[in-house]
Amino acid sequence: MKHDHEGILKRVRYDLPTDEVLTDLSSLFKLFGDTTRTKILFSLFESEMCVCAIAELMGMTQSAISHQLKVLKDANLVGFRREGKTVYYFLADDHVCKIIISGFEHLLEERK
Amino acid sequence: MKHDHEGILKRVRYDLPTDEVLTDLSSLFKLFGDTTRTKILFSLFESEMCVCAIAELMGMTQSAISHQLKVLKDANLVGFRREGKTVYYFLADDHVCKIIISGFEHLLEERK
DNA sequence: CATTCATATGAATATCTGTTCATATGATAG
DNA sequence: CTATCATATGAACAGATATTCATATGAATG
Repeated sequence: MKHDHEGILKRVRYDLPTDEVLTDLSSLFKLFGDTTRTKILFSLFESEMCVCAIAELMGMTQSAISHQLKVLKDANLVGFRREGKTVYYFLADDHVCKIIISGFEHLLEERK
Repeated sequence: MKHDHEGILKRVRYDLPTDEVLTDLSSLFKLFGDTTRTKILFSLFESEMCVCAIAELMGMTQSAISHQLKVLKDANLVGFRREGKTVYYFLADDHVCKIIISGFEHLLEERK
């Protein structure tokens, strides 16, 4: 690191969010960084669903889905309501949609 | 999976993107799902930078940064230009910004 | 052309992550 | 209260991922 770039560093450091914010941000994106979770979120985009419906839709174990729903729930990306034995999950708010859509638009752009 | 939900499944299946698209989408988000990469992208948001400046900024090895830049480069999130011995990296397009910002807005909302 | 600087890359390692399996919880029906 | 259905959860395992270390490449300089 012999050549100088203190000027730039100073400016960038000034504008850079805190490590805490950056960590939170990447933790958020990490949630979308798994096909199973993305697919779950996309499904809920359309309609609330019970755990076993999601499992059937995705051709996966109820357990696997349940684990992932826990992850999404802990991050407040989904909510749920109980109806008898069945638990229905739904998208918590439409920021989720916006984030996914912003990624989607990038993909579409890439493919032009 | 004893109770019925074929109606919902049919509808959701119809609207769900293909597995290929879902995989691409989560691969994209996975790129933002790491603090080091998010921080790099944020830095470049402000200004193009050479590898060793980024390394210094982040208090990390040149090698570690270089590996991550390769990941971002392979995904076309960053571009680079060479100037003598130095290589400058910059954001490839502003979809990157939009994606990060959409995540950012979610965080801000969460903290209200 | 030998040396130095800036960056890239391959292999190894340690950590993290997602799924599976077995089992637990919690609700309803009989 | 027992059986069954729907879901949750803990432990274990396999695969993915990020960093480190050593080394390679490639450009400029004398």
